[in-house]
Amino acid sequence: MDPFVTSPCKRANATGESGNPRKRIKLEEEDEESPIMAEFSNPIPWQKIEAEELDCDYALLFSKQQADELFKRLEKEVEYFTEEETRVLVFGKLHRIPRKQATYGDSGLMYSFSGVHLLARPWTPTLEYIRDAVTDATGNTFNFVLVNRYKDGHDHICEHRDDERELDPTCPIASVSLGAARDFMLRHRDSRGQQPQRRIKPVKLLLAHGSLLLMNQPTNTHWYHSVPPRKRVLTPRINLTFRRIVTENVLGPAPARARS
DNA sequence: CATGCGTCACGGAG
DNA sequence: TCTCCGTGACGCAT
Repeated sequence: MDPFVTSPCKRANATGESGNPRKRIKLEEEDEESPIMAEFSNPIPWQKIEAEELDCDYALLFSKQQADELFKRLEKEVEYFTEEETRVLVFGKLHRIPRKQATYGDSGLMYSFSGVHLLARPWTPTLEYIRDAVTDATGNTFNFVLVNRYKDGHDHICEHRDDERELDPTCPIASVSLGAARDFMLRHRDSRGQQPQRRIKPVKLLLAHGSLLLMNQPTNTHWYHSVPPRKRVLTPRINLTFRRIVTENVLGPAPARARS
């Protein structure tokens, strides 16, 4: 059933380079005899991306073969919202979003987009697998994922920040890319508009098949990001953004909300 | 209850 | 083909 016999962390890294020392696998309750330390023997080579108030980590999490298989499975498994469910109002006009979206997560979590609240579906096996791979690689746990599918280079997402109101500020947003490589643009909020208050160069990244991008604090507070149209891209990309939604509720598991 | 803030995608210009 | 800019009704926080 599970073709991934070794951890994705180990499989994606044949070089044996040392990784980011900040990224540590959390040792949870483990058998004394468990060979968990094997997981540390081949850490991911992280690439640090830094600018003013920007702090990201980028790495190839999955091998090409693994990423191909995961993409194929997600294409079968993921159930996207309908066009009607994700329609947004922009400057007085209703628009279809130029991509498809789905949300999965722990029971009861909600996704809000332009005022519409939609319940996250329960995790699928493939999404759980990828979620756990990201946890192994980063030491962070996640209770929610937003899936964006860009069918080709015409599909895109406009500049925005992820809504932080219900995100755990101690947990980075983890973005896994599968399928076509797409440019990812970051712009500082003070460098936007007609009369920018500051001159800060935009940061452009190419998000590869099987890659993982971590957006650490305070990046998302100060920087907008987008996946702009790329007319020459002819094949689909699936992006998974894993988050930790704060569910602190003394009275029990009432619905919490995720926003994007 | 009132007020203010931030948002989302398209289409046209250069 | 890419990038920048102008376009506002609405949800939500205070």
